[in-house]
Amino acid sequence: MSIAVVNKNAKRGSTVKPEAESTSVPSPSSAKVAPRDRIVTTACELFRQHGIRGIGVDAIAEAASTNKMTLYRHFGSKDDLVCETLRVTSEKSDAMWADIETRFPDDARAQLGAWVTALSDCLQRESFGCDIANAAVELKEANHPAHAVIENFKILQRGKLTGLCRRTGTKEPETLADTLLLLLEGARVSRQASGLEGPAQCFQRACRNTLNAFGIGTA
Amino acid sequence: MSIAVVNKNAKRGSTVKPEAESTSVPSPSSAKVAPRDRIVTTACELFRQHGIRGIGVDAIAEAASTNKMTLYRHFGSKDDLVCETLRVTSEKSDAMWADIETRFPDDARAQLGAWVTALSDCLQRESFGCDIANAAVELKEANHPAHAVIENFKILQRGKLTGLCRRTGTKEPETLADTLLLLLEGARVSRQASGLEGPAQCFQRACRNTLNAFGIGTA
DNA sequence: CATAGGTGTGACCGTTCGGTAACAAATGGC
DNA sequence: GCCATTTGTTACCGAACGGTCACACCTATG
Repeated sequence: MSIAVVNKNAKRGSTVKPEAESTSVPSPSSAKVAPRDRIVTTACELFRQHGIRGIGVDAIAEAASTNKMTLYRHFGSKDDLVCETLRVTSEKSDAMWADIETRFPDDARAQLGAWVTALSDCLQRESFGCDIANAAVELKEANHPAHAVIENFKILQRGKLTGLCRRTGTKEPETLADTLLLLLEGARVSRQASGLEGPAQCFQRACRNTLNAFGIGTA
Repeated sequence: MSIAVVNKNAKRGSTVKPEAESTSVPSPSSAKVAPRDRIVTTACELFRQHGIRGIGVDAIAEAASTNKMTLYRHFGSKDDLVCETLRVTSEKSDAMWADIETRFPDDARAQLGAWVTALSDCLQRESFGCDIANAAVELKEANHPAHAVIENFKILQRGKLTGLCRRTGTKEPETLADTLLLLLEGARVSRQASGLEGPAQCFQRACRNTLNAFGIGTA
């Protein structure tokens, strides 16, 4: 398939510098971070960049300045590692929710506005879509262990957003929440297929319009 | 990766029946369809079901009741075959546009309503998202030949929808078109991650609401 | 009937992949 | 210093993959 293969197996040139020779991805800054954490962080990054099927465990281990054996001692299989990265990603989403909550306590409208802003900013910065939705697209095998993680995250995300919409006092909070979710997922996948100049560029405006239509003027 | 491997190499039992032994996917009904067409049709189906990276050329050839050599005589590489399937898929989209045009000639509002209905129906039936957007998610390698096909399709689709919106006489037709595209892409990816009961279920309602907000009452 | 072009067959190549075995080196708590 | 746990290293396995070769077949056309 194509030329681009990321998995450079056995790059061990020379027996001199055993130092981790600056493997592109600088995620865990090689400081005193446990190998397990380095692996998870690096895997998150590489799965995003190359897709889950597009990167091998060898390459992940090497980029994490460790080796395959250590990886397999922490995660019984690549699938396990995939699940763990999805869990970590979903925890990051939890952190964003918590941050919004603390910034605008007891102000559902402001929180909803902040949610749109935060996701819009995220869309500008990162060229890759929702890792979890991407995983769902990529992993078609039914009974893949990741599906449980994906489903769980999506249900929680939907519940949180629906609750937030309900707290704004709008009628049909479920419809509002689902509409916003469709816009978000659409923007993320569209950004991958068409870039920032594509339909994704109107994500924020579309959200504001939707909020207005539901009687929620942005703060 | 997991257990599920679709590529059953060498299933050639016995030297008796050289007949095409009913290979699950019934796409090209084994009638007098040229091998090339059978391959494309089957590849479309299998890429959708298993993902582009999730199915091998061996399995495609076998499911198309032919063999790998014939496949490679028509398509120089798997990447070529991928591009061809994306082209065929985009032609199917063209056919839908033409159908809508003939059903509601010179009635942009009705055409837009029919577009929403058609895509909504499509969403109910097919459990897989937009093949082209899925390909964009799956094929991260820059300079993959499929990216040209994807980009071309997305630009054309956006142009057509924007034109249609403009013909309805609404103000900000670009924003309306992009919003609808985000809802569509979002619904398709959400359907894969969360099923029909997820946010995708409100796709049609969200589109109607959006059309109303832009002053386009549905016919 | 002969010939040519598309097709089928099966073996094969080189590579990558996920995963394991065996053993050496470091690390840290007692 | 001792010992147990954690890492690193290297080689290896079996399978699947994309892709090719040589050769037999079959069918339509002249």
